[in-house]
Amino acid sequence: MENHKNNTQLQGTEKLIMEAAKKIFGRKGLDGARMQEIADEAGINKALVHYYFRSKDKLFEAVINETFLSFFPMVMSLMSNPSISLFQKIERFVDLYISLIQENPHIPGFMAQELSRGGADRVLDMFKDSGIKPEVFFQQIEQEIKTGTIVPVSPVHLIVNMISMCIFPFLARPLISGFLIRDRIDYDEFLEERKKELPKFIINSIKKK
Amino acid sequence: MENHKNNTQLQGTEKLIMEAAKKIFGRKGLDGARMQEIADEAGINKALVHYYFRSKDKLFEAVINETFLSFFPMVMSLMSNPSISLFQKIERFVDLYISLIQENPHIPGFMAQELSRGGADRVLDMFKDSGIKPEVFFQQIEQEIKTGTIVPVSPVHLIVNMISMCIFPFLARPLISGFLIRDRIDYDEFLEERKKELPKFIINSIKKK
DNA sequence: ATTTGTTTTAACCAAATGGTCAAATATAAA
DNA sequence: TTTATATTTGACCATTTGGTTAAAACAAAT
Repeated sequence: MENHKNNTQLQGTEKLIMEAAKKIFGRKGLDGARMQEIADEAGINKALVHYYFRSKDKLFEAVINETFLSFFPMVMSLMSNPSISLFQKIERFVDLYISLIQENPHIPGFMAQELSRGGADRVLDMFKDSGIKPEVFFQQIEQEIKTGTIVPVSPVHLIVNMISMCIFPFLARPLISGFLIRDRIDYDEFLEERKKELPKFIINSIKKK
Repeated sequence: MENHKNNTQLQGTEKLIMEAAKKIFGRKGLDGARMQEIADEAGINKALVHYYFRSKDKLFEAVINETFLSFFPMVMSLMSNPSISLFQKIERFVDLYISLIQENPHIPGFMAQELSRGGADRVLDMFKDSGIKPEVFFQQIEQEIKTGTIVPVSPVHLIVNMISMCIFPFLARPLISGFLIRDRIDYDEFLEERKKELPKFIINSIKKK
């Protein structure tokens, strides 16, 4: 029997299954995905998937854990680091977020599937367990407002704005591509542009001049 | 036999099925939804669903059509109306978008499900068929940049930003609620706040001072 | 080489599910 | 009241699918 608790360093067959599952679940969701399809993608027998992960639900849960654990810690440790200035934080946040998703293309689809079901409780739990405190970021904003560096903004709306503008373009990728044809630029180019445009857009909005 | 092409004014049983389907599909997606569940939600026999809509896929497609047809025309006729000023347009866009989704809560989940599959082609087709031209909005932006009213911004990024910040909060609703607890405000309050905050945030960012 | 335990596979199963159909019921026309 | 037509239903079917299992293949230790 293997150690099924150590999700961070999977090897061999187990790793194959995880990667295949990320791809298929991200593309088709929990219900749309077929165990057979995941097995095929991993190049192994279907029974092996059950051998390692017991059930479809367990596998899905494992994928959720790996996905969000590869995600939140980095982003959130940045946000709750009090020694980084607000503007720097915004710049790094956008870059980190977009880069992270570029490297893990399954995340947006996966996130959407997971959120549009009831599954956000699980994500919220992971938040709490991670010991991360968005308060640091919120307080930093309130501080800058008092100092007069930025105009008054609701911290919650600001963070929601930032996350929205980072994630949603990945979800709406095919739609946006339709728009982009006009400008004859491809999607990756669009994302690189975005890494520069977005921080400017955000900072421009809150910076007092 | 009824007229199955007139999707805009359904009545009786057919309407019941449509409303039930919107709810269930929006909540669980095409694959997650069960025909039986839709029938139950509508309070009718399962065979009736097939009687009116033939197959699950056809029903899903019908829901897509109704959903997006209730959506794009209004938003897009606003955006491509050249007699409304850019700033007014932004204000009305945000208000219209959020209100529309508030009244049709199934839209975000439904949209996410549809986008995270391949189904964006269909949406793009509806775009083209609707005879709507986002060019008007784009040109308006470029015009205001020349005039010097706003700072130089990429029109595509701007519209993507606007749509992102309107839609994503609905998708991430359960997550955001987690944040909001801190401020002791509920979600509807948050949305009303947002209708005021968002236009300010956007205009603030592009307005030249 | 034999034993012991682990990994992998093919064949199989029970349950769920989309879809069909013939019969029943309501509706309207003659 | 008939007759014809549209609507609704319960029973049924074929297929798909998650999951099981017994046996084969493999690896490691004695």
